[in-house]
Amino acid sequence: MNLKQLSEILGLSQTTVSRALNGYPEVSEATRTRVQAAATKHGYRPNSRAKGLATGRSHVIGHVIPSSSQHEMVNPIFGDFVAGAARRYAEHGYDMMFTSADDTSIERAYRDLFQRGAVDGVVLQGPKVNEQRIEVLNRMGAPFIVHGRSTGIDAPYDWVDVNNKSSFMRATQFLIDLGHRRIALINGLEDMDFAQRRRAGYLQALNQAGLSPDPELMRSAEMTEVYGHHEARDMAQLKNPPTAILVSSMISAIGVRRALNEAGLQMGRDVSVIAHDDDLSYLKNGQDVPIFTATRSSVRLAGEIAAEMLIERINAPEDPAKTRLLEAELVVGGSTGPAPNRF
Amino acid sequence: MNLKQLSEILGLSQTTVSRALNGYPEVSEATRTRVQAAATKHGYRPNSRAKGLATGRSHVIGHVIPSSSQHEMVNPIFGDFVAGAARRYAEHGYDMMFTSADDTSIERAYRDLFQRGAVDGVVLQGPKVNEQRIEVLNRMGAPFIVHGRSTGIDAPYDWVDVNNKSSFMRATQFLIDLGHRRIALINGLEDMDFAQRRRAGYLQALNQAGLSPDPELMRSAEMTEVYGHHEARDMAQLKNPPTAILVSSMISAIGVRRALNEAGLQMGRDVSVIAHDDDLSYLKNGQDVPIFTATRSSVRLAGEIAAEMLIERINAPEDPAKTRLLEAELVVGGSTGPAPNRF
DNA sequence: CACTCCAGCCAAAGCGCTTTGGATATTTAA
DNA sequence: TTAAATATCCAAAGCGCTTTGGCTGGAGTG
Repeated sequence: MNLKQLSEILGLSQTTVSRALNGYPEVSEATRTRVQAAATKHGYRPNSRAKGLATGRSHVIGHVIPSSSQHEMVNPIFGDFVAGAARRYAEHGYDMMFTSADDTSIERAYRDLFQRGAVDGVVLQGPKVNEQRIEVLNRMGAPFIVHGRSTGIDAPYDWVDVNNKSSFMRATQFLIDLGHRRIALINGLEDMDFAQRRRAGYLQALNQAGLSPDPELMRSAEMTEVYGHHEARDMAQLKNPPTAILVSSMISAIGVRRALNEAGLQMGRDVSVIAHDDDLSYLKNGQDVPIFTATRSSVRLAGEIAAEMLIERINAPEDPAKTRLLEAELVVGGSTGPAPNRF
Repeated sequence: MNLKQLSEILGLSQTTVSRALNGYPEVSEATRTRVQAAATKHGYRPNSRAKGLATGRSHVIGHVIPSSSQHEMVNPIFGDFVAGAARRYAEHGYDMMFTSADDTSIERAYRDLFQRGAVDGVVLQGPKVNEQRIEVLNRMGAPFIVHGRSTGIDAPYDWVDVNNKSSFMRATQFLIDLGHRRIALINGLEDMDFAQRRRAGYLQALNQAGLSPDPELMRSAEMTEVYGHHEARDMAQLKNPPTAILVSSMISAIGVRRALNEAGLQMGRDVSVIAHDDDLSYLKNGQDVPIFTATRSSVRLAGEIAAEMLIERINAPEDPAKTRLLEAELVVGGSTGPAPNRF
């Protein structure tokens, strides 16, 4: 069923039917209701491609997922972020498109999406320090929003981010207040912007407390469970092991817990652990009592906010850049306690 | 840059340029290379909406993600499945579209996608027993593939699935061989087809060994970490607790492990655990030595296969239904051991 | 009563592509 | 040498929608 057929059934022109359906005023209420009734009766849905061609807008938002051929990891927050965003998109009548691109061709993938007219805007996830994709998109004048930020990019752009620095600073201070002096940081990949900021917060808190950072206590890699386990086990074997560990993800923190268990160490008593909790739906931080002391910030909410902001940007391309900084909540759970007395 | 502009630059008709670019024979090699050179030089990308309108195909595959308003859970396998699929889509020149729909309107969402001409095919994830969406899509004559199967739907349809029954039967037998008699099953939601099949395999193995199932040892719900923890803790407090537990997901198995640790029980010695491992990229089952004894099957691979099969279906709508049954591998790790001697 | 105005409708153009049905040289065949 | 076949290109139609620029008849105005 297309417009032409529907209009013939109704004995009206395509113009009138189109206008009736899209809420234009130059059509009488009587015919409007008649048209709407017929449309729902026959299950008429305007063809999105034709509509897009005519209006010049696709009503689609693009996401590019990187896929390096070798041992590519899918970010565990992906699902929840997307679920949050998708919901808002749906509310505003937008569809969501994914494109897979290997590391070397991500920029091209973004460019293609716009040049092909496939999307009205894109979401940029996982920004690195000095993220080139931001500059590419800025130069193209394409609407986009960054989930995160990028140190080193000065030009204005829209972003939503968690206050990584302050939350890790606060977490570190919390540990210092508990008497910890040897505090480790198991962080994400070094070139990721969020990892840099978390490290900065951590270092600043140490510094303010007059503690000097120990390179041996700072690790960084992709945040898998195995990684958390590996690093924690390694650090437990140091001659001067940490009494507290900050972990950049719940997944890795689970690996840390596993390593501590294996070493016969009790979390919260022998070693304190604070994790960053993205509040993933399948990985809630305990039921009533939080398992981990954590810096918590819902990534699903971030997805919702990103979607809203991007749609605003699409509707008002000339507005000044907007930013949104979410504060993570410090949730105190069972994984932290006073520093063990060594004497 | 559009076709018209490009053809004017080249001094050719749109027809010829289009044909040159799409590899039609009725154009000389000389002009073809000339056209291609100009196209890459000017970064020409055909507008996908216009192309879609003209050809009647969108070159887009749809996925619908359910989003109930209250405490919706995103399936943790989502990301890896999608990454696998996206890769194949990209290879074949397809884009991937997501639509969010709440539980009550999922059928309508699928119907809309096709009626709007937004997609050429869809992937149906997480089928339940007697899955109505399959019938809807079959009636529409729309190309689709199911990740999983649906007991109770007799009409033929394309699917890829893990052999859930045999893998859980085998895992149960493995535990029985180790001397376990009280074996629990912490399963997914009861109306999910995969959960039914796993239970069937489990029951059959018990039956063959002359063991009668204990309803108290069979649990089912959404497979979160907290759920695994809750059920394991609960069962550990039974007067006749299980000596082995089958868990339908690694995430929940992690919760089980946490509960056992809290109860002072050692996994693999006091209680054996076998988990189903989807081989998620951020949650590998250990580095060299598997942490859990597990039934393993890569969900990313399933995504790749699903994508291939769907594209085949789109290209050959009249072919008979194809199915693909993946066998899960039983990986023996440290979480299982002989049944503890109670005497 | 003549005139303007406006509500309500329509025909047709246009979005950017593919594809049909020629047209025109250039070869090939007879 | 001439007719037929072939290679190469083009104009124009069409995909399904929106939107511009009318047209028409009845209400409002003086």
